[in-house]
Amino acid sequence: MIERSETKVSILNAAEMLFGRKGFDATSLRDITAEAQVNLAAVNYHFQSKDSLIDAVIQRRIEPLNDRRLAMLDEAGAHPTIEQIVHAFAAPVVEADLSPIVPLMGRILSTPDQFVSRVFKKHLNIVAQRFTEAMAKAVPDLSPAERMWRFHFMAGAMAHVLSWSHLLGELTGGVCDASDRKAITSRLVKFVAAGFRAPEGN
Amino acid sequence: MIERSETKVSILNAAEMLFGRKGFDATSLRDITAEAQVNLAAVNYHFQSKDSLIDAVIQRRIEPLNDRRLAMLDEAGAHPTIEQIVHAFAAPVVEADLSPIVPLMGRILSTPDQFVSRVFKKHLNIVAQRFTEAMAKAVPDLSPAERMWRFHFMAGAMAHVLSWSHLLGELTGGVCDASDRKAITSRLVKFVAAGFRAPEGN
DNA sequence: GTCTATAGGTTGATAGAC
DNA sequence: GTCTATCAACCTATAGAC
Repeated sequence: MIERSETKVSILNAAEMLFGRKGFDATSLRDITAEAQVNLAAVNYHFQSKDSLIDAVIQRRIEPLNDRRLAMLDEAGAHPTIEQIVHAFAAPVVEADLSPIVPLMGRILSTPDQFVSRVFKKHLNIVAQRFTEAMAKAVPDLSPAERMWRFHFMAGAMAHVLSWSHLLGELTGGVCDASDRKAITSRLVKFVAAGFRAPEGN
Repeated sequence: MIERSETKVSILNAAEMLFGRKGFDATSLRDITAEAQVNLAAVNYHFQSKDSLIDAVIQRRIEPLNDRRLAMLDEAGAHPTIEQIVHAFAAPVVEADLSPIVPLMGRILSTPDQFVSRVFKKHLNIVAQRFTEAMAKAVPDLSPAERMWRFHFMAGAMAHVLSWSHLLGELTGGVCDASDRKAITSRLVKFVAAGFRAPEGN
């Protein structure tokens, strides 16, 4: 059933780390096999191609992640506040136990072109729909278009701190401490929720 | 026969378009010379390397952009509101006349690792400092760390809509119209300003 | 399943004719 | 300044020995 070889997992681990750190295009299969300490041909044996490997790397993480998001949204009840909604969306990523997935997810969110078809339409449609519905109840005064835009503002703010998390400390002279994940979620939730509560105006 | 600057400008134009659309790693010099309808060797003649070309592409756009940002910040007076500050930061990019720079800037902001040294420390330090100072006056109740985090939330929200602008229409079934740039700025400013005004709390 | 070896293609960069 | 031709290095992917 779940017969996963040691080699296969090593490749996935090395790949997600390097993809997150250097990007998908800039990471070669040789980089991955060197990091994983396996043979080059093992990649094409276990996965068929680099493209399929990318899919496998993403899929391994994004499914439990989205399950967790939906579970947290359910736990918030039938009428969650906007704070609870944003928290359910962000916390599973920002506070993820497995640190390599943080830069990986930031990378995916930041380079939509290659992944919008293979990732978003496949794994994120249900999530987006459920969260959009919840937001429609939590901030009913906003027009659907405005809610959609703000949803993307939220996703962007989150993606940015994911992508930059390992640089923010150095870049801000130690002012931003990216190690306390729960604190980041808390700051993000406050900021985004206030943004969602802003009157739409014209 | 053609003036000697025409080739160079053609290369820069083609490069910024392709870099923005496909990313820096995924764009080859052959892609660029084909698009610019110039010879392959012209790239290495006018610019020394692909790396230097990337620098030139970025530098050509980022300097007038940052000048415009600082000018708008000055125009807002000695004590600008947070709305004015956010507008001065975002409008010059989001409403840029030259459309190729929109995805280009989104790409730069989304892939910090390769550019944090060559771009941010070189061109963005002064901008970040001036805007941080203005924010300290506009929202003085926030701790410096909180202001810094919210600055990055703002940058992320902006970068995201820049990167996704050409996809948002299709992805949202036409709900999000990315063609009206001023409307995007307006939405972004309202959202971010409300986020900045949120009490810090603990 | 794991390896070596290599095919077959693309890349960035250069040399040298004109 | 512009071109053709080419290099060495790298890439993904595969074939075949063990």
